[in-house]
Amino acid sequence: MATKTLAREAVTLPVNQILAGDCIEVMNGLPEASIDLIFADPPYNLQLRGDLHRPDNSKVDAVNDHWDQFASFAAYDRFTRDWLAAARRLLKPNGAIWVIGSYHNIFRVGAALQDQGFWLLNDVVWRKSNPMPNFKGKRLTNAHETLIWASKDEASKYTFNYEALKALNEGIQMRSDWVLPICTGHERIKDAAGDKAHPTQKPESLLHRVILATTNPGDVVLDPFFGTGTTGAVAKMLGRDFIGIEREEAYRAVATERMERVRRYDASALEVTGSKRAEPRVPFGQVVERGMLRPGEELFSIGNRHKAKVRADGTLIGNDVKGSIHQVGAHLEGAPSCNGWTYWHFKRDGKLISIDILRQQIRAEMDDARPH
Amino acid sequence: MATKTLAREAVTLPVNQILAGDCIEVMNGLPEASIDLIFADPPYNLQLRGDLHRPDNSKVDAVNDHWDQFASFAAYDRFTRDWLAAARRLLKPNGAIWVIGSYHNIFRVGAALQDQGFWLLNDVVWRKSNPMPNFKGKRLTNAHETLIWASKDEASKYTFNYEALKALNEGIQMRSDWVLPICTGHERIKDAAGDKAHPTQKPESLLHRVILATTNPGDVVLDPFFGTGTTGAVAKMLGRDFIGIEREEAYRAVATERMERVRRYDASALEVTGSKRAEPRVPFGQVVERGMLRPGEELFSIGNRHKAKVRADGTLIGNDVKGSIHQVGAHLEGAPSCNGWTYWHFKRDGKLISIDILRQQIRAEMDDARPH
DNA sequence: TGAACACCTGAATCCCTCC
DNA sequence: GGGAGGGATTCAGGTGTTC
Repeated sequence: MATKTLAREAVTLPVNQILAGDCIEVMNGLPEASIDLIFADPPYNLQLRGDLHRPDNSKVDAVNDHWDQFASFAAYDRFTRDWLAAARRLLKPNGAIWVIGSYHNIFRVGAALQDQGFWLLNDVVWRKSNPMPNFKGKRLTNAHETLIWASKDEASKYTFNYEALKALNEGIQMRSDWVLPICTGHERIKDAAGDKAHPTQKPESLLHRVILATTNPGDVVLDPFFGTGTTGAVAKMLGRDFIGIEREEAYRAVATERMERVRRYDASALEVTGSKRAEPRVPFGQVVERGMLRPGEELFSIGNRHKAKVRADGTLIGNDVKGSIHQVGAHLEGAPSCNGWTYWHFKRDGKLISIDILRQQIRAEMDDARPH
Repeated sequence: MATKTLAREAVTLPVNQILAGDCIEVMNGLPEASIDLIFADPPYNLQLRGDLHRPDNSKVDAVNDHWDQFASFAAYDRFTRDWLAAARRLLKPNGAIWVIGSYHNIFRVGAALQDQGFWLLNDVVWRKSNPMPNFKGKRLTNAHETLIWASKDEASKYTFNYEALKALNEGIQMRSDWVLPICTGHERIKDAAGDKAHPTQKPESLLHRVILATTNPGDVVLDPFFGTGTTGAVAKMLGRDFIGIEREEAYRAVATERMERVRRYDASALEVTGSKRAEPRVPFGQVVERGMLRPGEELFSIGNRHKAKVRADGTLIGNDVKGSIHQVGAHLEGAPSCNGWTYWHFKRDGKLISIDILRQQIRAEMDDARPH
């Protein structure tokens, strides 16, 4: 069986497997702080109290409907708290969780997440392009489901591939409402009798966006309510490791077969648009050190309304203000901050050229020097 | 002052007024089971930290008002439970409530609604066509807010004008996700200094849909967080009675002046389609909902030989014939069919302008709002 | 009189590394 | 852990001015 050895504790994590059993018990048996991302599609059928992990021990024949409701909500809340606590223990400090639900359960899940110290990052609306209509005409067509994205806590440096998602969306930053069709056709897994193998199979497109957005290749994605394994299938395609937990033998069988069928995409296909923040930092002083700009040379602001003089230590002096390219720019503009690299320009043959060109040259040389 | 005498108890309800004070205390002073619909836009408990600047260094005008500050989730939950209990007491047995919120608070509100015995009917997503972007590229654009629609209890025979909403949506069943622009431009009320009078004024189009869908003319609509009075303004336009409760003197002053300005629509415009309609394509109802054309406004045929009046649900009435823009046009022309979009014109500054212009505007917005 | 352009703003839990 | 500092980061739509 595949496993992953965790550095410090010399414990192993069973990856790319489907673990059998109750998700809370199984999660409690895994090493803490070992998971990068959890995707959870928990049950929300409040009527089936007995199916929940810890059924309410009070007798169900309550005085009236209200008490019955309270009892079932309380049981559902206990179940939610328990599996969320187990999930939170497994997350790395910078880990995150997604939970999907409908109005029947998502409000309770969201409140429980907040109560346990998770930090909500976004709620995302999956807008179904082909929902089931409301046949009786008594309500609005229930055309969406809600996903909550939360980091382990407020301080977590969660993963978000902003540029990749922006690229997915034709250059516009991705919004919190996602239009995706429900899972039908060939993607919908059927059992031997030709019936759908699982009542709520999620579309791969949804998991694709989730996993692409909030994990990196090689990360471990855990799904405690694995079902037919959409999370695992997409994780594998995208070069992530997965751990599935599923109680029902029938679903495990379907998922196991599905995992074997799935092919991982080419590594080159898994590369996504990166962020500039990840680029190596170049001190402006290097530009002077290398003689790309000389001490005493004048720089001009982006609108050519201000100028400053380069000093030997890589600082600027302009208008009696000394400091970094950023500080002097910010001061001259009266702005809280300024990116000096894009703000300042030098003159060559009468034309203004951004100093960022020089940074790019230095970065290119750094790349050449790095062993491949 | 306007009042409404309630049949059985011979108590009076102060309608079409803005009541001053804490909403819980004021609600507790009103007669129980007297309200048809409550629309509530409670504080969101945003928990904002430091300042936020746009990439152009301008500062975002944050919602940091004292009324949005709560010490903890527990404090917010207490507040929520208390105002919901007071609200529930006021509702008629078949009454209903709408609450709007964001991911900061809506999960707690939804859970509290369920805990108190309200019966959730739908969660509705207001997809903003022009949301504020995420400036730092750290999350998804927060492009929606969530509304919860709930009846007083499971047995309530709540009001839902299914056919009216379907007509508003040009023959297609209304879904749980609504694309509407945020409140800007002339609709956004400014104070004497030219600043926005309220940080979170809601668009009239949103209230138009809510009130049209879930009340009948003559119903009483209560808004316990009245603000600048969008709920009251739309209720009055649509021939409903309103009760506003607002603690802040400054907001009351703005709302009072606004209520006086608002005109009730023509009675004939308020009648709502009771019959099914043919299947058109683009919702003319949105033109009305967004205020591009007002209920009661007259449209003129292409040769200016016929005219018709716009109704609140996006249908027309002309020459005793009611129906879609296409149906009424066809009838007046004695033709088997008619493209209402090119047939009808509205008058601005004495000139006739095709309503197709308005459709083009909406299409552009919808295209832009659609994530890919 | 338009077209083009500049400017402003919206319920926002909005950076990250190094010292 | 707090503070300092480099430097990365935005979309739609309305209003008003210029050409």
